[in-house]
Amino acid sequence: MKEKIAGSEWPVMEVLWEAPNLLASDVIEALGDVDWSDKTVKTLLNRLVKKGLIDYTKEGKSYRYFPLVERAACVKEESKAFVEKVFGGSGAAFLTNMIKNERLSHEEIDELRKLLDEKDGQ
Amino acid sequence: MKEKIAGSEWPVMEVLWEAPNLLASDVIEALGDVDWSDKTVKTLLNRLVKKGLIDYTKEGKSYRYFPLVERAACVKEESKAFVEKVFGGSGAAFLTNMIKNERLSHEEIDELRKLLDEKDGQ
DNA sequence: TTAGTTAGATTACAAGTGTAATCGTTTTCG
DNA sequence: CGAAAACGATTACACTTGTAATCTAACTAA
Repeated sequence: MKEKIAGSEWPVMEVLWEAPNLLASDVIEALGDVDWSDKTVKTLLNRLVKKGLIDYTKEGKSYRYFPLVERAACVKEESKAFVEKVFGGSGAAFLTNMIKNERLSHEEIDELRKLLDEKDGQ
Repeated sequence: MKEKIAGSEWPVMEVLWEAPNLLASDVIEALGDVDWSDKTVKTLLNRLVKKGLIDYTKEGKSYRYFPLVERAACVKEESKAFVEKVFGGSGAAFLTNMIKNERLSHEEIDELRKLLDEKDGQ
């Protein structure tokens, strides 16, 4: 079982999922809006490597980082843990709650309905 | 803004939401399946009091604990933080993903469809 | 060649968490 | 009465996380 992605590690993973094989400096740049010290980003990269969630290839004196785990899988795991914690594992209960609380546009609602239809057909 | 409910504190909150005004011993009993030391449960109760998430009334030498925050509100907050972290804040993206991944029964799907219809009507 | 820059490695450090154990006091059972 | 039980209060303690700073080796520009 892979280790968990910590809160502040998520944005870093997102960057690498979006564009694998970045130098630390690229990652730092891509995270410009997050307003962290470059040191912080490097710490996070290190931790992710230690956790076995990303790895790198050497390029001269620097590294190119890439993810070792798929976003979809991580999202799934996180979602599961979350639903487990807050809804006792009932995905349906969770969906119900979300739908009730979320602000959704007509289009979004339509999309979701379609998804449900497809699912029902299976 | 209230403080965050930590992972191991959730089950305790659940118990108190389910049945407010329990003695520590009741909470411990209700958490039988979790297999924690009674000391652990007491620690969690203390922390929740300190966080202002629960309070108690004295009864002889013991306390009766009750929640100060509503489950619905906490669930909402947690959900929001979660969607923020994993889906960049897009509730729709999250719902899409969940529906795709969850195993849902016909009935559940039907329920959700109804919910969407209602929502659309608003 | 030497000082500044740059990359990664190592170290820092407090707050939060998971998971209890110990202490002190009161109550109760024998 | 005296020991055990039951409560809450206090203390423990390692691990994770957020958020860097410092160290060291290499490279680069003057």
